[in-house]
Amino acid sequence: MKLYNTLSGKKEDFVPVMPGQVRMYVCGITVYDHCHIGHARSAIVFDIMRRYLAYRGFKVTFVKNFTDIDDKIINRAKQEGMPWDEVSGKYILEYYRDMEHLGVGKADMEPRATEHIPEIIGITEGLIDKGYAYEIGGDVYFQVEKFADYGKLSKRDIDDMLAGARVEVNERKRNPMDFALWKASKEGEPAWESPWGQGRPGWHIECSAMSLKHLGETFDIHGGGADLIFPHHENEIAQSEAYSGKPFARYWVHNGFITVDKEKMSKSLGNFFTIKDILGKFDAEAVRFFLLSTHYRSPIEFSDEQLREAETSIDRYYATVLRIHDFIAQEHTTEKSAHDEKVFEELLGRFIERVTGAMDDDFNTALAVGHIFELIRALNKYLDGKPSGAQAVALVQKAAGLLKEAGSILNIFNRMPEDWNRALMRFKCPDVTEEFIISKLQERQKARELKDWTAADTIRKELDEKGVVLEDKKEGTSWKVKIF
RNA sequence: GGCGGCGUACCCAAGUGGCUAAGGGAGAGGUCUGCAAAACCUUUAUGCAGCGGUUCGAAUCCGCUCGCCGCCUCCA
Repeated sequence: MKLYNTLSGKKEDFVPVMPGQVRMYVCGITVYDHCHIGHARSAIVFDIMRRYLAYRGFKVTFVKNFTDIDDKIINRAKQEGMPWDEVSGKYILEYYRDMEHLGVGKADMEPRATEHIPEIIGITEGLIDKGYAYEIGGDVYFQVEKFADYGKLSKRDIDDMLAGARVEVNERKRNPMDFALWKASKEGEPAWESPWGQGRPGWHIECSAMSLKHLGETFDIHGGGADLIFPHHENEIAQSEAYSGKPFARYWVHNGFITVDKEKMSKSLGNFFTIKDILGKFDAEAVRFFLLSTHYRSPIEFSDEQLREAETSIDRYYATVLRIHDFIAQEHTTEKSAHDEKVFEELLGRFIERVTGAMDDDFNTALAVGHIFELIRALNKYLDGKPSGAQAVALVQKAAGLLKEAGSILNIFNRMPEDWNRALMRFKCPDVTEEFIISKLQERQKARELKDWTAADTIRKELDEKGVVLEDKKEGTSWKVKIF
């Protein structure tokens, strides 16, 4: 497997520290507000990586944290007039709800910063002892100049950053780039007892403490959004490696941003869409498909139109699955092979290899999706050739199995076509009931038997206007939700 | 200003040295159909922002130019 490593700036062969085992840590969210689609991308991308590594036979230990104490949470608590831990608790619950709706699995461990205060204090003390950190007036800062490799992840050096001069002014720091490991708390703020008085952890130290505790000094993959590269992950490396004297994470993996009108989606620009809002308009599978149809490191432009295209693609997939079911259910009295059977069979033989090949190459989900649709077309073409008999059924069943396997890797295409159709109904034609459609269908069937085409077409048109499309086949008329 | 990335058809998007540049959407034409829909076929990039260079050979490597974006402050 190849994996792009931000640290080296290259795709590298993936070799875990312990053969057959992968330990990965992904920075989760700070729980002070609703999650937007950008958070969903990160969650979905790393969920897929984790699933795929497991599919590849690795024993995966996946840790994703919650930052449940920080300035933003404290500010939000003040604004809303509620205790800080009620804020964090509320948004943790909301996060779980969003992830469940999105179809993102839970991590093996989901630790919280406030559950690791003793570990955080321990590391901070260790860093002071080793001369990497200093205490001033109840604050403890990491001294960036003491760590020779500082900047190795984000590819910048301390002097350049100082020239940029957008760092906060803080008289107490020896160097403006120094960052807080521990912050003295003000009156009324959440606080824990420490050797430096009442205080709370800085932002970066929690991830060092939690990854060290749950995964050890050196582990395999550390992930998060690209905006965490600096300063968060840079600082994590500095404090972790200074503390343990060992390499921290081996592969640094970062997902790209979601943009709106070419601009990064962010809270400050106000151009964000919450997961909840989007799931009120689109099915979670469409959201997942949309996000996986672009490589995880590329920026991806968000729009309703893109989601609609995702729906159309998914619909094409399920329409083919339905066709498979119909074909298998048919009576196969004669043996007849379609003329392009060989080509089809050959494609089936290479299919999983091609999908895993794409995923092995830095999780190229977009290419894997492309392979799936190649198979879809080949399958439709094969069925157009009107094959029949046990051998044809076996071949189609094989194709169905392969599609299912590929879908399970990507965590898409994993339900029944009827369920997909029903899900679409909720969004596209919520006022139409299945009973209504079926009664209209029966009415139309009578008209068709009488060859009253005008009446039949009127009913078709009526249903079409309500968002339902009819398909007349030999076995009868079926219907599906129109995507618009 | 420093660092990094991107620019592939009408739109989205894969492809990072070598068969006819995946796949999806949209458009046009066709097969099928009572008519449709779905499906399939044909069609839309002799060219991958532009200009040079390296190479037997480049969308892919190097240089320059233009355009867009990100990070350098909290941010998935």
